[in-house]
Amino acid sequence: MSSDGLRAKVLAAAVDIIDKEGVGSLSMREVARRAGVSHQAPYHYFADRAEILASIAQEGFITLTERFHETLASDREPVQACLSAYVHVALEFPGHFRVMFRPELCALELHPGAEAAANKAFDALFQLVRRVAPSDISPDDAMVWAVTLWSQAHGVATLLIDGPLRRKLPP
Amino acid sequence: MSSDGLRAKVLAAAVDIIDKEGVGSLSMREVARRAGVSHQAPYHYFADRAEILASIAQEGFITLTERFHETLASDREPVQACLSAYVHVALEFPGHFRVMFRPELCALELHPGAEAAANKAFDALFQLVRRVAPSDISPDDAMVWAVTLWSQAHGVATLLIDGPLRRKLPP
DNA sequence: CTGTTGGCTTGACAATGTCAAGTGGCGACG
DNA sequence: CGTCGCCACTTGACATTGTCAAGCCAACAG
Repeated sequence: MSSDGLRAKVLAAAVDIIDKEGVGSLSMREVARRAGVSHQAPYHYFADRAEILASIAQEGFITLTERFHETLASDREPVQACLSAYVHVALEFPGHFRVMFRPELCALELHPGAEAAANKAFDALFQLVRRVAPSDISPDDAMVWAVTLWSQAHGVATLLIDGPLRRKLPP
Repeated sequence: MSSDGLRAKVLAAAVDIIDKEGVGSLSMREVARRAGVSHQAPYHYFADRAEILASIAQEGFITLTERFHETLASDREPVQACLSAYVHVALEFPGHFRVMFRPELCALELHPGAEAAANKAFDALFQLVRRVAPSDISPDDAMVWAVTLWSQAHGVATLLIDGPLRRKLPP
């Protein structure tokens, strides 16, 4: 079982820790313990804690991008669908979500893969905005719309995960 | 000498470490070593690293507030004088300055003293703006001015401390 | 069969945070 | 005057963590 490589097991263990104990309790050794390997094994795939976190963030951004693209492909009202997609990702993968937007933890600019994934997610959202907006909108204005949309989604998602809305079902 | 309490000595040691080795090398034990006391002594004054950092930030905001008030009391052109005050504080106390605006390090909201000091600093700047602006300006607009001013000062100061302007004298 | 290489293990070490107990000076109080 | 308690600080021990160095072993090439 889990004939998958060790890399995936390490990532899964890390997400598990973040979910249950919080990101503060994430150490290389703990992650190795949960993955059932020696304390040095994770270093074959990740230089340090930050690289694990960056990879988790990258996974998260990739999923988010997929959901955005599904939204684009569907015939739902795009803005509503996008907000919903964002919130669903946050609720399904809280461990990922908590890491994705904390630069001090995963330093996106130092991990090109993660940064690229983040950019793709934003591109998808931008595309979505261009589709729903009047066709003569300027790129700058579209950007503003996209950022606004993202902020709204982020606010709701954050409140749902950690804030006082936790106890209610997603709308 | 330094008949001052241990608390001050610990803070001084911490600032020294931040100046010379960077904030990453700041540990309770190292700070104790430099202060010439046992490894547990600092815990009588600070619960942890974050509390030391918060106190340093607080000191920084207090000095900044003082400088703003001096500026208010002087007859220099207020905006220029304020920018200059900000930059001077950053250059005189880089160790403090590097900590003041990094919430992930000192978590202002968890340290009421530091947060209050930060608010006072902003109030001083706000007062200064109200004086220099047309007297019929709305509070909201004054706020925008103050934030803009702060941002400008911050940008310059940051570039001077860490960026490519380091090698030039303050104007 | 032999050599090498990659993926993982093992062992040791210094540093750190943390718990628990100890020390010594000093003012309050009988 | 004594002694009692408290405060600021020390001392010692321990588990954890990151890190360096070496070792193991299956797979594979020659």
